[in-house]
Amino acid sequence: MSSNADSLANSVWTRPPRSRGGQPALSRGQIVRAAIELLDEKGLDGLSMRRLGSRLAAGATSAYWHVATKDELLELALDEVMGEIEVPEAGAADWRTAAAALAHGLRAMILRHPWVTGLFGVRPAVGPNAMRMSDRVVGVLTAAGFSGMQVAYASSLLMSHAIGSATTEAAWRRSIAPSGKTADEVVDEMRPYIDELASRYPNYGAWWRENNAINVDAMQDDNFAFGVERLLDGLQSWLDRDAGDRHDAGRP
Amino acid sequence: MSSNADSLANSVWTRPPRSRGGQPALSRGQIVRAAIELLDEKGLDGLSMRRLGSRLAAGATSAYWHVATKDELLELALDEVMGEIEVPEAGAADWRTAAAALAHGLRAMILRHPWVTGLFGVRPAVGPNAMRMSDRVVGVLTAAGFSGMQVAYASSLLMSHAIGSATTEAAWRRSIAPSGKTADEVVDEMRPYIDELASRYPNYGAWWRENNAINVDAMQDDNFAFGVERLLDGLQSWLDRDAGDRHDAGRP
DNA sequence: CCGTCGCTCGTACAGTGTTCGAGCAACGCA
DNA sequence: TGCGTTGCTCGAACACTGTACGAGCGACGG
Repeated sequence: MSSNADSLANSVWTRPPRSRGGQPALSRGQIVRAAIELLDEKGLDGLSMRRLGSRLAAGATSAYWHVATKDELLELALDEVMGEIEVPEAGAADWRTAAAALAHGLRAMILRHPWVTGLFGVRPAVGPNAMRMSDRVVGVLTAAGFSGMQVAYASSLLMSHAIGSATTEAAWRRSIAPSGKTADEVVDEMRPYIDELASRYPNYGAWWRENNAINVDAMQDDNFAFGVERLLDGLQSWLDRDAGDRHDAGRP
Repeated sequence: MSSNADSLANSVWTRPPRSRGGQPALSRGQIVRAAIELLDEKGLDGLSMRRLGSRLAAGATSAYWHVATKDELLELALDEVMGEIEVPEAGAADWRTAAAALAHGLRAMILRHPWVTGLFGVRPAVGPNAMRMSDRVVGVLTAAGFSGMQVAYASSLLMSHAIGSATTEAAWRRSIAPSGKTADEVVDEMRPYIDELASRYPNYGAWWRENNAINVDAMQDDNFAFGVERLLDGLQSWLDRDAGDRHDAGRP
């Protein structure tokens, strides 16, 4: 819930972790780490406060002293994994490779922790690690020559692509995971069904008849890389084209 | 649960006239529609099977005869709202405006039904309406000159941007919704907190000092539109550049 | 020695998704 | 006409969820 009016100003991030004197058998960091383990193993639905308690060899509700609510715990977990993403500092590499590194890093993190896809749409990611990442990106893009709102727009474009793409990918992986088969095996088994679909959707059908020999896993990587390159091309050409009159741009 | 996806396409979407046996006070379409209403009003957590039952003036578990599980109901709801997106047919407009229409339509749908952001990452959207949309996009992009895997990559790029962008946007809106204030009011109230943040993150801080007079709502629209244009520029230049040797492309 | 503080945890409550089976209305067939 | 079958609804029950509350415990300052 936490529906405080000043939602951002008094969220988890402004409140220091509680722990002082006694013998804190539990700490906030420890709880968050255990929660991430559970989430990685069993997904978003697999995390319950009771389960978390027993994994920590603690009572079912002990975590509630360190963390106000389960949502808040998820927010902390999200920011924690956000910290795994590395973005080069502004001057360390040319901006295209730095931006590409951000996109690929963000995607890789999401695929490592697929449960974050269920969190991105709920509360904005504004924890310290997310902020650190934003800061780096702003630095890189400013150094590249973007200015004003275009800095924000370009950074949002990069992250949106990574989030959207990896979300779709995660959904696909999750749907084949319980079968225990590889992606290619699953596609092979689905061929009759896909053929039937292709017969009902003309454009898709025509495409499928010429492109049904695919290596699914390699395709996912290529797909993402292709998107990143096109997107960087688009940003690059914007940079080249309007090098002079960028002041009132943004509303074409 | 592999859920036979032809279920919706068949007879359930038939109108009130009659289905078969007794007096079916409930139908699948009716259930899905009521679920969407509830989801729009109260969000993903606001939908419970009991609440759905009572909104339909039916028993708490009556829906379970028409729908195997709550997840399946959500899948149906997702595909239903997917049907709201319009994509022009292949020849109806030049490909850039058609592609832009898809992206904007998808974003608008997500902002109208923000709960879908919690669904995209869970199961792939492969219902009939999603397929119809994919089919249109494939048609548009093929006519534009893309071929082979690039058709799939380009379409995925468009949709990823819309999904990622709207997901982030939906999160932001949700975080300010309970306060009842406008986005700009919230930003104004958050200014001290943001200033404090800006002092701790150098690049972001420098940017913020020059760009703190923003109209948040207009910015969201511009942000998305900017991304779509950059992305289409990138695709366009790929189209122009490799007009001849596109056969083995995709792995640069 | 006592009080207080930091912290844990058992219990309880309202709510969840889903299963099961009893029950009812209408139909096809005898 | 009667009967069995089928399509559908729904109340009760089960195992589980997030969270509030308060009793209790160990360590510390006075």
